[in-house]
Amino acid sequence: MKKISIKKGEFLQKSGDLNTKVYHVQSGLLRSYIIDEKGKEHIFSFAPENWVIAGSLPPEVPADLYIDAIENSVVLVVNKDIRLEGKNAGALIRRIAVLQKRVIMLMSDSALKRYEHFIQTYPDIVKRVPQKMIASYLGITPEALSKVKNERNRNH
Amino acid sequence: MKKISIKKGEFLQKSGDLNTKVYHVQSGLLRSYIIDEKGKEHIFSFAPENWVIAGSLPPEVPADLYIDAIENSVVLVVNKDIRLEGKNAGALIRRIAVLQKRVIMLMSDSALKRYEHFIQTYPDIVKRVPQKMIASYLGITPEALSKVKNERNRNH
DNA sequence: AGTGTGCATTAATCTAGATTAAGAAATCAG
DNA sequence: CTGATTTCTTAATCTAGATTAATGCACACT
Repeated sequence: MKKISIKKGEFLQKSGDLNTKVYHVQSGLLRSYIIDEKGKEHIFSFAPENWVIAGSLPPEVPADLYIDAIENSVVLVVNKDIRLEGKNAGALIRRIAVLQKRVIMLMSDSALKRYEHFIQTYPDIVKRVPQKMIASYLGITPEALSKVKNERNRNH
Repeated sequence: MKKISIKKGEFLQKSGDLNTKVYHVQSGLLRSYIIDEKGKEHIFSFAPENWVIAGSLPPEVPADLYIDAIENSVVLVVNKDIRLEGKNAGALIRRIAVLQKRVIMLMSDSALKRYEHFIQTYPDIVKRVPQKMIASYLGITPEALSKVKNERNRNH
């Protein structure tokens, strides 16, 4: 398994790439995101230490995500087939649970509730990432996030 | 593996249930959904023939979804652990891909685009399900869906 | 046949969050 | 250290979609 060092701002994968890999983050912080037709970024996931981040599973399909480094990072390139084995299936199921909750939140919760959920689920990421990326992950603009935070402080 | 017949409107599972199962639909049509604190339904997934539908994976966690029948249906109760084996891992990965696309669509696409995507991805479901359920799946109100369809017809 | 009850549509109004713009604060490059 | 480029915030305006409400339909039922 190859170990890769990647500097802040560098890409691990771009949308359209074939033969994508799965990466296990050893240190640092990565993100995956799409760029829509208006050129706007939408962050799909953050991956700090000990998380896994992947382009498109299955790997024979072109990636629809960009992956780049928010901090200087070291990642392990995981052999793709490991995903399918024993304890890794557990990780897949956890991933599905997280995605399911995210879909439900996007359908039914306000920006404020999504933000509350985010900061209490990923408190460390909140501190390490610029606001505009949090907004992007929540599916709102940075301006809207500013408003939300204000409102939140008012009702301390 | 038990086979169960379930009539239109009956429940297979309710939010809060423990020890949830995975169901393989043999005939008919099911849906899974949440009810938010305002009492509003949000459909998480439809499951026609040959699809699988599940409450919370993992099964030891209380279900957060309701599952009921939109048509009279017959389902197979799947032994939970089958999920983790061989070819079923492929199904998990496909499920993740679908969820990923859904998250991205909810974050970046308009109601119109989500509707277009839905009717061309699930053309048979469109015909079998009331409009309000399609709206609920798309994350909009039935009124908004009516508008969208109108607009769509105008630009035939 | 009549009479509910739920579904779909239209229209009027309202609102969360988008967009645009501009200034202040932070970060970066040389 | 310093100017330049990003980031964050505030404020004004705009808009997609929510809410509310009314109407017409298609069914079930007794």
